[in-house]
Amino acid sequence: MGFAETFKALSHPIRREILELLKSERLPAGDIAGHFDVVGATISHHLNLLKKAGLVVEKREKNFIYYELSTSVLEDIMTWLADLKGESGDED
Amino acid sequence: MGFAETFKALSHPIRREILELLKSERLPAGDIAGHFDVVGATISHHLNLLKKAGLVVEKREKNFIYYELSTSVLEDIMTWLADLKGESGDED
DNA sequence: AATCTATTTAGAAAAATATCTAAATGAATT
DNA sequence: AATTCATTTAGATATTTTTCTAAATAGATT
Repeated sequence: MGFAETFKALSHPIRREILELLKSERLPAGDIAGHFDVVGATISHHLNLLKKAGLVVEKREKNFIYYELSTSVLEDIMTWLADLKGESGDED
Repeated sequence: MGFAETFKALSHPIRREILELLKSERLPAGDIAGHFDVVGATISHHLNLLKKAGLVVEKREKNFIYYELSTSVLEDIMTWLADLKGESGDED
């Protein structure tokens, strides 16, 4: 995966909003799509990018594909960010 | 500025590397450019995006333009990320 | 004031991304 | 087994991004 993919995934407003939707509960693709004013195929594409970035995982159940937030990658980038911040300039 | 700009800025490897260079010390554009295998104008463009994202600030001194890391935006996105992570699923 | 040095700006070309419509997949139901 | 439902895949177009070369700016030095 790698940071480029992750940050790129996080750079799109729809994708960030998808992650926020998934913060409290997993949702099927259709429900996610329902929140946005773009066609389902577009959301599918965004979900795919989030999946490739490791930010969501999908679980197929009966006729639905549920998406849920995956937080391990978030921790990785938070570590990177903390390190960047931590060692800059003087500490107070 | 906004998260889209920030995450987009962080999504490019050269830009992340620039930030890492600036972690310990401010540097003039030329020094930064010297670290990469692309033409100076390209680095100038990357620096401009970092500046627009609020991730660096420039200080003009004599003939040089020094760039230095600016961490407040990093804190903003870390807060956003922590919130996303924090409220997902069950806590342990 | 002419030149040099550091850097940016402008403009162009190539590559990547976002979105759409239409068609395809695949599981569930009739 | 045909149909429906949820979703993805394919292909096309428009927009954005990355990079380059060449020219412009602006401060420092001669």
